Amino acid sequence: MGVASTAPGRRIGTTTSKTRSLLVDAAEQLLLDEGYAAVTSRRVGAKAGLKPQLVHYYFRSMEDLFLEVFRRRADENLARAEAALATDETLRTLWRINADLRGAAFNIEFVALANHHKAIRAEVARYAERFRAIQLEAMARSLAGHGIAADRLPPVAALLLMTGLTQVLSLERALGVTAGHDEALAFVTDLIDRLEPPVAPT
Amino acid sequence: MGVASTAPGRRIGTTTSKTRSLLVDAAEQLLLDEGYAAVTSRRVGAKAGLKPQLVHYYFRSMEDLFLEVFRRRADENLARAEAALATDETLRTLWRINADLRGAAFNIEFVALANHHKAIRAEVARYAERFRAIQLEAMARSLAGHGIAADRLPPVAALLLMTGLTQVLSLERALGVTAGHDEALAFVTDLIDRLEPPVAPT
DNA sequence: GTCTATACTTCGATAGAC
DNA sequence: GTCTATCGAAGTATAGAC
Repeated sequence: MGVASTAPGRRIGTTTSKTRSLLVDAAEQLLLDEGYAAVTSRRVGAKAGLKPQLVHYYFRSMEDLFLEVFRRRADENLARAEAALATDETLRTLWRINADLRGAAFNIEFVALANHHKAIRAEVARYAERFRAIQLEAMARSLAGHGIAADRLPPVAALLLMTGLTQVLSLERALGVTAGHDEALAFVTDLIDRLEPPVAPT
Repeated sequence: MGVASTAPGRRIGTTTSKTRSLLVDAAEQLLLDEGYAAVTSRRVGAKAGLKPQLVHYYFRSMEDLFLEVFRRRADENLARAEAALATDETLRTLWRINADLRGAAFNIEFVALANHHKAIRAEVARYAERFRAIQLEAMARSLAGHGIAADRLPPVAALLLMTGLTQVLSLERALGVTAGHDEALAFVTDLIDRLEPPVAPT
């Protein structure tokens, strides 16, 4: 899509450049360590060991850089989820996908960013929808397989509960608040173990 | 940043000043409308119709301003939750407290901020713990009243599921993603209606 | 007690040098 | 195709005028 740039006067570096990747790496690192406000052209340049102006050579704007950082990670997450569910479409796998979700902090930053930037909001929304769709199919089939009718527990409700729980847990963990987490985790894993008995008994 | 400094040489305005409240109002508005990055002394001053330097007269740092904005809203939320549960300690009230939670966007911003600022993280954590504690007691009593044993559904697990769900829903709503929301909401309200039949039948 | 004039830093972005 | 010199705007914060 579109680097097409109906755009006017400025020259932009190739997307295959090694330097460009370094900048995206540095931006991602900064975002995770210090939040999106720390992702400035100067600091990204410094972290990458490069001149800050290079950020503006490879990206038309800071927003473009954010989008690149987001897409890279998002594509990774989607691919990982798809791969996991392709071989094993179970509740346990779904739970693992949600619980292991790398960088919940990452998501928080982008949701916060999405409030401000229209283009980022659109991208995050698109990702959220795709991620949901991938999981929803698996959830529906899993529940049906366990004889749980959709009118008793709608698959999308189960999925939203699962997603919500894992997000709250990781969000609180980042704050240093973990009271009750073990109990909540045990509740879910017990539930899954009952529906899908583990192969190796403890 | 870390201007820690129990500080020396600068004069700070009184906390009862009308001007001060105007600045906090403006900051809160900006935070909700455009995200925390938009909360700068210049923009806060402009929104309040005042000189930007006044922000630094009434607050030792921008972090102090953020803390003030957060506390004001947090205290309001805690008081509202306490009041609601004092008169009516039911699942339905708990659900309402979570679902109605004003400004989920607000929470997002502060959680994102908490990643960066230690003082803010501490304050947000303290708030999260108090909010949880207030609800947990009510949840435990409600479940017990409905004959649901704590070893079958630990109250804290129920609460985390509830909180997680409402947070994910409002977060997604902010993104413009609402697929499945109605089903999830219906699932929970039906569940509550079954345990606590509504007084006025539809 | 309240506010302003001012200092200095860092920001995103571009035009032009290699 | 790649990078740098440089600009004007915006950031936080302080010292000092009312």
